[in-house]
Amino acid sequence: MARTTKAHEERRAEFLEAARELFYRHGYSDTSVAVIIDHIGVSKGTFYHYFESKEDLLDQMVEQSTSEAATILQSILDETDTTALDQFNQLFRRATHWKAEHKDLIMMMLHALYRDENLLLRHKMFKRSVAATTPTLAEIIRRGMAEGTMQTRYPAETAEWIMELGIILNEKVAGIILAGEGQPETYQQVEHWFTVYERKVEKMIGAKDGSLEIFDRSELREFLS
Amino acid sequence: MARTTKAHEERRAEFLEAARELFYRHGYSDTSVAVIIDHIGVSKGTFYHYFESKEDLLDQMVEQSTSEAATILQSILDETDTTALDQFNQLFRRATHWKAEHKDLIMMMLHALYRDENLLLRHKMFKRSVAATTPTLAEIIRRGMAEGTMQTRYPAETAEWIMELGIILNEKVAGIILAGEGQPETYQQVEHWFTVYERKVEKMIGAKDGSLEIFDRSELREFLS
DNA sequence: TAAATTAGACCGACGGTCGGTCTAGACTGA
DNA sequence: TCAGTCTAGACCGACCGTCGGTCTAATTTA
Repeated sequence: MARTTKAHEERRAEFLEAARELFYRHGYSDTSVAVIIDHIGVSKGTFYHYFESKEDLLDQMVEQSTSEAATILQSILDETDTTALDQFNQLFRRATHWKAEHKDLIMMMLHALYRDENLLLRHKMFKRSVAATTPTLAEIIRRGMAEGTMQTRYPAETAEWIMELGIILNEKVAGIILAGEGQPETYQQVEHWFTVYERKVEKMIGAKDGSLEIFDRSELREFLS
Repeated sequence: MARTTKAHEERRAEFLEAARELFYRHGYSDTSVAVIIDHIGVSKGTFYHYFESKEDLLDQMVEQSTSEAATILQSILDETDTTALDQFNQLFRRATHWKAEHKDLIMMMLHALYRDENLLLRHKMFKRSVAATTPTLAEIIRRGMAEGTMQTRYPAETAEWIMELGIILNEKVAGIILAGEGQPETYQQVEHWFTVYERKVEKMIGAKDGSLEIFDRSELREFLS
């Protein structure tokens, strides 16, 4: 095999990119180390020179992905200067907006990730993103309390629960979409669960009924068409 | 190997029992098919005569375990004839009580299950037990609404989320216990999260503040000593 | 030339397959 | 009634391909 030598970081990035591509497309356990090294034309030895194990690669990939997302999220908050309630809405709407913009990627991930073989990948991604997002969300809730629009004794814990519930919502919605792809009633079901989530979150942060509108219905409808 | 033949159900039960024993003790992925068949003194061929795959065995074991638990839970409700609020409390307290009674088993499972290698086992158990418990819980909530002590627009969905949050609480608590085994502050942390859960659930089912007392503190304290 | 990097043969463990054996009990006919 | 026959299906274990991971030697770099 022709030898190509690259700077350490460059090669590492190559592995990370390949991992993202292949894990997202075919799943973690269905992507063997052999496939990964073939994909970038490199040997086993090289792989284990850069990573301790296959799971180590997964961990680093997850770390990269989530920290990128967290940075984007934070920057959204930095540039918007409104009420806490508004920021709360923004946070979720932007996430949905991003998903709508990357529909193809999202649909691909949906098919690949929501199978038992990819539990580990999903679990790691979700745990990391909850951990990355919670402090930001908690801060917003505290501001909301100061502004008098929110009310809870446990802002930090509430933030965490909200994110965890959001992940469960995601799994729920993924299940619905995968089960009845293209069917007309899919939108109704999805919208229903989103609504329930909205109302529950309101209760959890002690906000007024109807003060949250986390999801853009029209965007959702378009996504599911 | 000496050949011993048994009736189908008997042999199947043997496999299921071995699976429970070994999966709980050493975890799913750390228990090879070879270990299972050695444990009951039978050949590979026999295993695959009874089960399609290793995962099939897991599924059947989970099914058995959770359906047993669901039956017990239902019988608790049948024999108690009180208010919905009371039954709601009972449901959780009995579960905690059972855990306290089987402390050794629980601690063993805690160590074995709450590692990434056992995600699949945990995931399957939890999904099944949420599915099995949700209808019962939803019924209680509806009764509570009729009695005027609870208030929500989505009883079924609320029931489901309460269970899901309960599982997340479990994971949280498991993490705390495993991290600081025997340390004095462990109880404080655990009790804190239980309390937060209680208050959140109250909000979710629209019950009066303080009307729920899902966990027996003294039992909890004893468990953690 | 020492250190970093890479190639790829090699390893043991794993889940799973397959051709065939063995046995309990149902069925036969005298 | 009972020895002989037959059959379903319980059971065996050698074998297979794949996998994650290791190791040594070769090559490149500084």
